[in-house]
Amino acid sequence: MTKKQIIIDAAIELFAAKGIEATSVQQITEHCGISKGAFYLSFKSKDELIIAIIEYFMSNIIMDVDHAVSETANRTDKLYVYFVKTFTILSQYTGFAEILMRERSTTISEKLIEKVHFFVEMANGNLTKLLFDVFGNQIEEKQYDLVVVVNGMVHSYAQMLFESKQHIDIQKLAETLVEKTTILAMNSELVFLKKPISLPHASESIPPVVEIIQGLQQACTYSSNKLEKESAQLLIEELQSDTTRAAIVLGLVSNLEKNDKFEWYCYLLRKQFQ
Amino acid sequence: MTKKQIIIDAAIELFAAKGIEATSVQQITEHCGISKGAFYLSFKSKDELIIAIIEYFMSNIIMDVDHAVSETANRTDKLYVYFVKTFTILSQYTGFAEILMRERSTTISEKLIEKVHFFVEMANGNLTKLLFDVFGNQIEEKQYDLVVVVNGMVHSYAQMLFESKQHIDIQKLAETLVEKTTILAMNSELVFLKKPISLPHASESIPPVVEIIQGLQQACTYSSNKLEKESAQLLIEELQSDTTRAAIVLGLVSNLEKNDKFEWYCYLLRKQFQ
DNA sequence: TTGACAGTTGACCGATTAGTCATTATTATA
DNA sequence: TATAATAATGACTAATCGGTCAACTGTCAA
Repeated sequence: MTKKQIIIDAAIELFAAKGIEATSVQQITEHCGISKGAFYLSFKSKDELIIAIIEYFMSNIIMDVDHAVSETANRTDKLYVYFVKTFTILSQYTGFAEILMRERSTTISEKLIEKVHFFVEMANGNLTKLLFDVFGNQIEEKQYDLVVVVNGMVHSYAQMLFESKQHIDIQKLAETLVEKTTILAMNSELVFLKKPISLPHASESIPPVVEIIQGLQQACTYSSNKLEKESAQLLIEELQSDTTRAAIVLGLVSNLEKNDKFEWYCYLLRKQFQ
Repeated sequence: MTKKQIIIDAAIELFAAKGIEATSVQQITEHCGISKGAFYLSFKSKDELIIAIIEYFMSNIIMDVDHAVSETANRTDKLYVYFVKTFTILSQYTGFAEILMRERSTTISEKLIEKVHFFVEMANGNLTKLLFDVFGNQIEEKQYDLVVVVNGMVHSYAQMLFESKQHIDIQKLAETLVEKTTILAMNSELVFLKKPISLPHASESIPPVVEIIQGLQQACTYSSNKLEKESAQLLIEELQSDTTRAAIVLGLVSNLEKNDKFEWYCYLLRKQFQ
């Protein structure tokens, strides 16, 4: 386990227990038995740590849920899997989930807000696709409202789940949410949202290839595998080229996606080029 | 306007803009043109200010919505009025609403968490009553799930409303929410929650008459009206008596409820004795 | 054994925090 | 007008914050 990971784990525990603002770097370092100086060897600032945590979890959650849904062949089961997986991950990462629930971009930097908005839009996009898969084009007009309502239900039950620490039956919860979603998708006719909710600054932070390249470069420094290093280098060159060839990108991606460090960027590239 | 009120107004603005933790007492006092010392003449601590703000708003919101719903004669209109009023107040008090949305009891004291839970349970109780009024006993089994889902939808749309600062058509939003709620109330059959969600510590903080008495006493110091002072004194005595007579309580309440300072306690007493 | 070096440390810095209190300004009373 | 009472001030304290950096430690090759 890298030092970064040790710090992240300690920070999540403390952030969840006391809030982000109220947790000091000092407390984090004490909690994982390193010195203050050592912290700043791994992270340039406290903000950078926070961003790293958000990125780490949001990307994992989005990928896990999406993979689970994609692997489900039966259309009608997809929605059920979506809810089960979502709540499973949320209860697995209780600490971080609590942070997410209550600290949706309080004080922290502008950069973080953009990051969160990007992930939220990505998650909403996946949910929209899922709803179309399950219910077909009949939900065309109500798609934006449906997304908001589904998010609302998930949020509401999740918050309940965390505030009263009781153990819950995720399968059963998922069943009832599938029923509610289906009822709404089939029967509701009034439309409030006629277009997607435009979050401020979100459009500018759409996955600029630049960011993916930077991410790949950084991930490269962690890898010792020669094939991976070469693939990553070629991938970066291909992306920078004016005539990026999808086949080559996807081929190189399949060389890299087994490594955790590259996983998120591979996921983004597959979304874009497949 | 009392000095307390001036401070509260300034604090709300700053809390909403920068978050509670990140707003200093200094900034609050500068924002309303008083000295730091003067602040501590009105509030014993920053925590006390925060609690006062929460109490001020939560009680106002609960009372406003409840009154509006009660005044609506037609049953089928009640739900519509509930949503319209809720979003109207939330957009009216945007600042505080934003605080509520994102800072559900982060760092702040244990006492505050209990306070919030009490208000949440009160609001949930009112919503439950409303749903029974509108849909009758057919929702008996699904009442707890319905409350959670309705709260989720409100939360979700409200957050959207605040993050993208666009102006919204509250009437139309209310209509679609009425439709969705009705569809769910009529058609859903699966039940997840078989009993109310028990929030930790919430049961102990049920409106102990003691707290009402304390509140009345404090409110008394602000009133100069003689009838009010006498009524309040008699009310306190009646509440402390072993054989509290409902008729007397309600009579005295009607002497007091026009005064803002007493309003909330009168509301609580009416709920209890009517 | 020496010396170069990466990794680690914790005392320290300037800024900021919540909260205090001797002092001053204002008002009411006589 | 003089005196008492109350309200308001802002310099001050002790603590804590994020962040820095000269000094220290342990590990190797020579």
